[in-house]
Amino acid sequence: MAQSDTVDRILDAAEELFAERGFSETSLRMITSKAKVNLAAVNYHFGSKNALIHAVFARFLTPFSATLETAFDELEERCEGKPPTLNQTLWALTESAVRMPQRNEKGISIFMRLLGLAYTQSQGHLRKFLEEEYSEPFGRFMRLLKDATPELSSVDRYWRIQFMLGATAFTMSSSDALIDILENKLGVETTVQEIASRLVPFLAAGMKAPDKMLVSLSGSGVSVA
Amino acid sequence: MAQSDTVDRILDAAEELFAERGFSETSLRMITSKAKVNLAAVNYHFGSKNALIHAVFARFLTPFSATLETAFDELEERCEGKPPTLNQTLWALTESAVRMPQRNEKGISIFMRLLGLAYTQSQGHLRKFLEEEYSEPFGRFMRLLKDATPELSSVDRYWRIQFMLGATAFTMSSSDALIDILENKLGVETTVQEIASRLVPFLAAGMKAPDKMLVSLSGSGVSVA
DNA sequence: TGTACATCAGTGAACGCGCGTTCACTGATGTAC
DNA sequence: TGTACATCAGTGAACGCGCGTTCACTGATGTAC
Repeated sequence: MAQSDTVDRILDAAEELFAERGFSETSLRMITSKAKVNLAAVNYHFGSKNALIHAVFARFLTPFSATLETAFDELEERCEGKPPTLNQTLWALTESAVRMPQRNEKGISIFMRLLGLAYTQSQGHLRKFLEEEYSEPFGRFMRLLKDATPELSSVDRYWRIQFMLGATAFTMSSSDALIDILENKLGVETTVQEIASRLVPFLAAGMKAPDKMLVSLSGSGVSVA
Repeated sequence: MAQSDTVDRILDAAEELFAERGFSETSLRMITSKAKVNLAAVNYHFGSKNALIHAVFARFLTPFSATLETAFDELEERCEGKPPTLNQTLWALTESAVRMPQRNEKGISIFMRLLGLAYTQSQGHLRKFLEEEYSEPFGRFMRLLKDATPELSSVDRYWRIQFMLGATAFTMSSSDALIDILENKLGVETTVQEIASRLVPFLAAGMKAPDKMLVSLSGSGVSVA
């Protein structure tokens, strides 16, 4: 085999296994045997298991954040100074994700699963790594969201962004399973792109929802302000 | 110490540690040393670590599902044959959760964290256990949702329910961290009840959103049907 | 052109560690006769 | 009332296992003189 495809073989195997089983449930022995590579090769090339996790993320997040910056540039240019709408902003993100060049047909859903897991499994080191490396596109997305929802208070916006992240990360992190269930139950086939096209209007409607309710917990009734 | 508070001490310690760190990141040694109990006591009383996880969930889910059934009964009675609205259904669930008698002041957020983790960490055995034990209140909730959103197709409803679950489970599973961040960033204090009062309108608006978009991925523009 | 050395990818085997689980045992309490 | 036995909560120590990591080593390739 050529000079050093070992590194890529490790990354490919790790990516797939992490997406399938999560980080701490995937051992180096599983990865190296799937990659047909010596156990010690991971520590030789990456230094540690955590560094391998970072490398897996970097391999797709770095090109993705470049794509995203371009998409945001184009969007802002098209808007000629006016702030892009919420829908436009969410679509720019979604399209960038869906259009990323894929290594294989499973590419998108692996990508989504990993993003979901990054938020969903605690993994302090990973969260820190992602914040340090990719704070710029993330911050820009947040700024766009803010400009697109000037009617919201900071606190409302904060919580609603968390709700959006949650719906997205959770759905994407189990998209494969959810697609299978839907096919068994209703006999409907679905693509990740289609999930995205359903998710965006849901999120946009949630962000634009009327104010939080004043709720009385004292009676059994519900009072809405 | 009295006849057998060992069992409760183990459950208390396990509940708190699971909520803090997740299931596979919490070892029996952590649990038994926090509970000040012999290591072998867990296997003596519960049989295995997985059975302990089930017991932790059963201890709060069993009374919760009873509370929930009552809340749904009352709601349906109040509606006199008409199907309860989406808002009423979501509030019945939320109020039941928030009102559950708590062992201590951390009770609600531990409860929420655990519910979030149950959905969020794969843990096949746990999902199976929950489905077997609590399919009835869950199924009833799903039926109420269906009756409250007759305008949605089955497929739309399926996905939107997943989005709701995601937003809820994700937010609740890291509610403590999110509350801390908000306090540091904006100096605002928040309770779990308040998060719920913001979440419900977000979810309701998302469920009632206009149809999914027809999106063109071929151009850079976005077309809405 | 030939030799000595350095660099580097990769390897096989072992290391120490923490894990869930098991087992033989203790000591207190309850029960039968 | 006294004795023998059964039951049960709890214990201390060890078990085997899989984990991430380390280490001494090999063999191929590049570089200096």
